[in-house]
Amino acid sequence: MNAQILPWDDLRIVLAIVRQESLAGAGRELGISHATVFRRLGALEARLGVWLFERQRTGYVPTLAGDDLATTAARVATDIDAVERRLVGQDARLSGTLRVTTTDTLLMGLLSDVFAGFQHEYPHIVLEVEVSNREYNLSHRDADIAIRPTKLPPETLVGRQVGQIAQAVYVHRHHLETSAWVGPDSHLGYPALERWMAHEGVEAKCRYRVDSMLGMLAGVRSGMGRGVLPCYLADREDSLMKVGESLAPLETPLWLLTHPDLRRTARVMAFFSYLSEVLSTRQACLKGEVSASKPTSPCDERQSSEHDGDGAES
Amino acid sequence: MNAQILPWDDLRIVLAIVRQESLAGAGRELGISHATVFRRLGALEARLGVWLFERQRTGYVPTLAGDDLATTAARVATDIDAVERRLVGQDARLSGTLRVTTTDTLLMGLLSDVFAGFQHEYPHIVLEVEVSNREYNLSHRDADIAIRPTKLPPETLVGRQVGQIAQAVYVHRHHLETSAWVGPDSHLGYPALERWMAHEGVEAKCRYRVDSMLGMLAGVRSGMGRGVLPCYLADREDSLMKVGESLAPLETPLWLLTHPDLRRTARVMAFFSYLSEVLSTRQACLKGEVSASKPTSPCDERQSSEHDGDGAES
DNA sequence: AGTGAGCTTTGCATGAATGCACAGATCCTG
DNA sequence: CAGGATCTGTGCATTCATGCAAAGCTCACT
Repeated sequence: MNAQILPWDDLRIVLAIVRQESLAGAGRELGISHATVFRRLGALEARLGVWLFERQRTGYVPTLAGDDLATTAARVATDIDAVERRLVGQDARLSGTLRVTTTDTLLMGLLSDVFAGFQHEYPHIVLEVEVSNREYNLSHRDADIAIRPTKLPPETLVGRQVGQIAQAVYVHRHHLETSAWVGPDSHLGYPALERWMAHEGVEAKCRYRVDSMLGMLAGVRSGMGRGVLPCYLADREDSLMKVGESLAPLETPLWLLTHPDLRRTARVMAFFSYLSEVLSTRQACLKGEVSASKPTSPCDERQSSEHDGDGAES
Repeated sequence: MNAQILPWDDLRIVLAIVRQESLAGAGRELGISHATVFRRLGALEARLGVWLFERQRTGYVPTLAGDDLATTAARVATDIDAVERRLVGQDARLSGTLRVTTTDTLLMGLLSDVFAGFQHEYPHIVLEVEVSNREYNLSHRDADIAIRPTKLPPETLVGRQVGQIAQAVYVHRHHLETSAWVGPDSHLGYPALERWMAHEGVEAKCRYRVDSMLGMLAGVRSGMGRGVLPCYLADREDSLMKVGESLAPLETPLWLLTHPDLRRTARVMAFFSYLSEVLSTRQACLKGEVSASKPTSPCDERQSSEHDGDGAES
């Protein structure tokens, strides 16, 4: 283009460096080589004749000029993310990329074959699955759809509840008598489980702490003690036995969520329909009412409710 | 970058097509090949799965989606132009590009050798001169500095008055008796001259009309009649003779103007200083008080005044 | 009706941008 | 103190975006 001093894409480079505080981190965020970030920043600073970052031992620290540029870039990013969502929301094709975020346990215990089925049904849609337990608002289109257990879906998102996740205490079949427990560490970030274990008075018997639910499964499978696990995950394991009934206090709704601007995107709608249909046949599995290895009984009446972000049915 | 659906630079492409209504026009505005514009738009529409333009015989017409995107792009352009100006305003180097806009007559009759002198003084600064009589606000950095005759500099710009441009009636030496006139046509857009000619009662004697002041000069030089010309332009022509004194009603201040964000840019400051100094030695030339071919007398006391956009001396 | 100007679209060659691999430096952990 | 992880910076090969040139179409003017 015109001997352009400030290519608009360079603003994304600067913003990413400010956010990540390093060239390497910015490269990861943008999906480009850190070498490219290095060169693009250097070329930009040369054209502007202004330093945007101080190079310190601890990383790249923005100057006042760098902050000024990053502030504009952040505002621009918000505007462009919004128009991109509106445009993608008009995409009527059943092709292209669909980014889905979910938890590691849901993926391993429930969704992997559902996704495979979706892929088979819609071969021209590319599913990109990001396993993450991080906060999500879907505004930056880092994901298009979130599948999450939550009692309070974010007000900014819309979607459907597609089931209730039951949890129960499980123990290894060869260690039925153990009184030891596997529990969550502080990193897991599961206050409801912590409260339940305190209420049951089993905190003191906790001999093994983990920072993920997959770690919890692995611990119980290894006979390290008994532990609370989602039924859809644990019932698949022949080596584990459920102790007692599902724990009502820990039952959590499972939500399928997207950004309001994307709800009319053809591939988002297709995904929602497919997942709702398939998951309606998995209600027993989610509720822990039947072994996952056994054929599921016919599904109940429609189970899902919808969430419009404002509480009103749409 | 990340398999990016909407590269930020693509917004500039879309905005330019909306503004110019053609790929060729957009390419010219952006300084890139129309083929590139064609490919970039096509690739963007393919990624979005949405038509941004209808291809009509009369050109590219934006769809609602295209308008939506262009609206965001215009807002983004405003933000990025502003931050670019602030950053360029901090550039302390006496190098890089400096874009200057001025009129054809000023360039031909006064400024060409002044610019050459500046270039010699500051060899690392690249002057890009755009000859234009168009409206200018310098917000988009299509020019950094404007040199213009005007009684009312735009409120949004800052600068200095560097002289008074005198105008007078000139006639070819071999046609001193002619009563015919060369005058402005409606395209020239010079209402003050039209009013003056009407007031003098010479409209009816107008036998040749032109749409530029260079055309006016050419006409008088060809003996087509007498005409009003800037003294700095006409006094250089040995073949022309001034008839009477300068015309006070048509005297116009000459301004050197820039955008407030750029006033501290080193090369802008250098340009202002250089031009002010050189033009102060050309006051007689501007006022039509001495032949341009004769050595100029020592300049008067400081003549220029400054304009801060808000009327206050800074 | 013919011609010229301007626009859109496409194939091919070129050069610039990018990624890869590597070297060197720094910091943190065992 | 040593080793591993991470980051910055650079040289080289590769990839891809771009410009150029050309073909074809449309419109306006003579």
